Amino acid sequence: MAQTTDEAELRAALAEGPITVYCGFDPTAPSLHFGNLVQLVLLRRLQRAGNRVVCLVGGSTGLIGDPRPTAERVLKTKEQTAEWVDRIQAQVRPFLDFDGENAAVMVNNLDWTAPISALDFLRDVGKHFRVNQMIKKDAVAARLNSDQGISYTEFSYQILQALDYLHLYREHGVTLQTGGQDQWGNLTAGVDLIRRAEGASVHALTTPLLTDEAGNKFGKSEGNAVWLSAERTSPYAFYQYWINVEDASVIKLIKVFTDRTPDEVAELERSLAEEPFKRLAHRTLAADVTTLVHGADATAAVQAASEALFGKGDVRALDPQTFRDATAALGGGEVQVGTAVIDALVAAGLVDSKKAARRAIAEGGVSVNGAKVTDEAAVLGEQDFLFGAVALLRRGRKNLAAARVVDHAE
RNA sequence: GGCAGGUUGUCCGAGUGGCCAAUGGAAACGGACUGUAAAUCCGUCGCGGUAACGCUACGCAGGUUCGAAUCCUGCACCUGCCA
Repeated sequence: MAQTTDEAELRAALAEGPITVYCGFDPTAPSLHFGNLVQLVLLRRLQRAGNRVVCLVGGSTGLIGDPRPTAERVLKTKEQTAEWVDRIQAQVRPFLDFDGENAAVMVNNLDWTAPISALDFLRDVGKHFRVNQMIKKDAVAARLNSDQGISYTEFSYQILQALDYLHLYREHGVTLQTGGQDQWGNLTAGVDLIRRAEGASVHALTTPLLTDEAGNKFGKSEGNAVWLSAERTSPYAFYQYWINVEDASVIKLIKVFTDRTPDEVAELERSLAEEPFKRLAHRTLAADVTTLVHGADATAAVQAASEALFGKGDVRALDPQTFRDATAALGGGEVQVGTAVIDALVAAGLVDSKKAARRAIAEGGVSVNGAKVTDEAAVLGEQDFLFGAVALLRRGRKNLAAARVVDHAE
C-alpha cells in the first residue's frame, strides 16, 4: 500500500464488513503486463476476503489515453480498442471468481460514457472540475512543463476516470478504487467528484511501484515488457524472468504475488540466507506466479524444461522425450543441415544480425549443445541435431533457443 | 497568420564543411567471478564482409561544393512568444 485517502477510515470500513471495490484496466495493448498483475492479485485477495469486486476494462478511457509524463500517446482506432477490450477481459477472468454469491462483475466504461453528449458532459460533469486542480496532477504538470505540451484530449482523461467511479458508486455501490501509485491523481479525481456530486465520502488506495534495489521498475526482461499472455511472453520466458530476480527482491515479490503464509515466507528467507545456491525462494516464486498466470500444467512443463536445460548434466545425455519437451518450450527457428552456426543464431532469434552473431562467437558466448563454438565459420552438421531434430543453441549463460531441422530435401 | 527556436543512433545528448558511423552518458549484450543472484573488473554495442573495404544513417526533398550531420532552398512536424 502506498497511499490511501484516509487509512483509518478505510480500515474501519473494511473491518465493518464487505465493501465494493473496483479497479480499471485500459486496453492500451492486446495483453496485460507485469504491472497489472499487482492489481489483479490485490483484487483477488480482496474478493477472497469477502469483498465485492468490480473489474472495469476501459473501452472509453482506452480511446483517450491516460497522459504519460513523457509524451503524448498515439490514438488507437475504435475497432482496435474494442478488440483489445475483449482480449483483456478474457485475460482477467481466471484471476477472479465471476460465479457464486460473491461473483465479481465485469464492466466496460464505454457503455455509460458513449451515450453522453459533449454538451451534457461539459454541463453535468465538467462543472465539478477545477482546472486549477487538474493541472496539479503529476502527469499533467509534467507535461505542461515539458516541451511536448499536452492535448486537450489527454487533459480530459482524469474527468473520464472520475466519471467511472461516480457511475460505479451509483450503480454498484463501489466505495473503493485501487490502482498503481501513478494512478493517485486519477483516483482522487473520482473521490472528489463523488463528494461534490453525491456528498459521499469514498476511498482510494494505491500500491507502490515495485522496484529493484537499484530503483528500476520490475517487469522488464531484456528491455521487453513481461506480458501475461503466452503469445507475447512464453510461459518459459515468464518462468525464467522470475527465476532470475535478484536476491534482494525475491522475498518482497513473494509477499506481493504469492499466497505463501508468513511461516513459509520465513522459511524461504532462511533458505535464501543460508543456502542461496539452492535458489529455493526463486523457484517458489517462479512456480507460484507462473501457475497463477499460466496454470499448473504449463508450470510443470516449463519447470521440467528449465531443469533439463540448466541442470548440471550434459544435454546429450537427456532422454529423447525430456529433451524434446524442453526444447519445445524455447523459441527458435528452422534451419537445414549444413546451415552455418551464424545463420542459425539469426534464424533462432538469438541475435539481431549476422554481424552480431559473429561478434558473439568471437566473444566466446556461443555454444551448440553445450559445446563452445570458437570457429565463426562453423556449420551445423547432422550430428548436431540431437535425436535427429534439434540443435540447442546457447548465447551467453542463459539465452537458449532451438534450431529445428527442416526437411532438407528442398 | 507573424516572429523565434528545434527535429542526431534504443534513450538522453555533443557535434556547425573534410580527421564523423558520428564525443560523452544511460540502457543493453558477451566474458571473468558465482548460485540461471547482486556488486566488481574486462570487452562489445548501424548493416554486409575473415579482412581491405563497401553500403545505409544525423526529420523529408532538392541544391551549392572535389567533399555536408554541418551551408542554401522548399516541405513536414514539434515548442515558445505575438495575433
